[in-house]
Amino acid sequence: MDYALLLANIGRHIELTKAEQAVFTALLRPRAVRRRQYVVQAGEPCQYETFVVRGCLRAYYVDANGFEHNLMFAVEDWWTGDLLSFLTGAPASLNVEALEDSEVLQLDKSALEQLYAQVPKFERYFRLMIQNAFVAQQQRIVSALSASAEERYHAFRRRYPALEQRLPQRHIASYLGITPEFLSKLRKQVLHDKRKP
Amino acid sequence: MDYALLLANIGRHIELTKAEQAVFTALLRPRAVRRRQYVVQAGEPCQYETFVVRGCLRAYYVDANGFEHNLMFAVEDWWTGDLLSFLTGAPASLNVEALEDSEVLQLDKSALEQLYAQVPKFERYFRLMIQNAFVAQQQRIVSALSASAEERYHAFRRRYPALEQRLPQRHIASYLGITPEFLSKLRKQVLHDKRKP
DNA sequence: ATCTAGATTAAGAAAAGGCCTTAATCTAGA
DNA sequence: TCTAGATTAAGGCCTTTTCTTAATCTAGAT
Repeated sequence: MDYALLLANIGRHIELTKAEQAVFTALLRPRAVRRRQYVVQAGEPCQYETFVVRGCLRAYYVDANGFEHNLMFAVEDWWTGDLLSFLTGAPASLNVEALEDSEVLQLDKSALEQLYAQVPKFERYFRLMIQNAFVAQQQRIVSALSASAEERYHAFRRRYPALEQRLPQRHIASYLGITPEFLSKLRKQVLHDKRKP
Repeated sequence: MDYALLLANIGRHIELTKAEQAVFTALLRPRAVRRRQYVVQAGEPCQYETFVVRGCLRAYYVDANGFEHNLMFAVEDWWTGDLLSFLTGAPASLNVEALEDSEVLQLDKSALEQLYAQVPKFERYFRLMIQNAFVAQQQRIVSALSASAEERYHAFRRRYPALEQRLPQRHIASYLGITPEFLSKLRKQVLHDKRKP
């Protein structure tokens, strides 16, 4: 399994010696996840934070009427999971499902505790992750309340470059909070606007 | 200043002795806030977590086009502030403004550190607060993306009972992500539906 | 008490977005 | 290879929401 991607990601936030890197990678659990397989299931505690080395997953919420709503995607170089459930041990409210055959690195809670004890610098790294998640949520609320579907569509393309080609568009529509049909219309009209501006 | 409301709130989550209550209340800073006054300003670090004893405040975000979007209200028995800025010291992205003359209790960061040192039980209390904020955000995303304006309006009334009478309706509309005019229509039609169901 | 600017209601036209259906492709499994 | 089930594109029609304008209605300032 290849740890380079994750180590590079971490290197953007904290500096690690070779020895510290070794401590960290020894605690990770590599795992191959097949398409349609779940790494988090609503109702069960989320035991791992999951880093995507290859592939793509989605985190979604099932509302009271049984409809699914994609909250976030995770492609290469992203973490995913149900953060709240992981931190508290409470049952997860999200499902996280692989959309493609994927390779991930998982870190469970006791491994994380050990990591904090041996390399306290990681406290900073994971604190930044949590804060980023919090801010991203706040921005998404504002966007959902105030931006049009077309604006949200462009924001999605900025946030997840190249993901549009990889996903069935119903998943994108679910993320945007619109119907697949309307997304199809949006795309056509965006293409049209670009041809004759 | 009356600490009973806050102590009762805390009592619902952790048990405190009289002595611990005294340590806590000694660290709080009572403050009278006039209508239109700000307790958090975007751009400045948020120095305090603010508990509302009497009155009402709103936390809002100003988008790139200069439009305001109310993210949450705080009435009696609620905490408010820009949590992320408070925790990190980064400039606040939210404004928190009093909508009525209010009485609040503020806790600054060094007071919170002292509190944790002297009464570690408070770690649990504030952790629960942060988790609740996180979950509330997640639910609000789903609601904003999938629920109709009328459903969001009913959710608002459940979340903030009696607040509807106290606020100018443009603030409620901003919270719901709709125009004041449309909120007016919604209200009329809800009344109508109740008369002849 | 009077003015005036902002806040609220109202009503109709316009736009955004949803829902349903059809048809053409595109999988994935038998 | 075949077939059933997904997926996408497209069009028409309907509901929801916004926009605009105008009429009332405050509440603070003079």
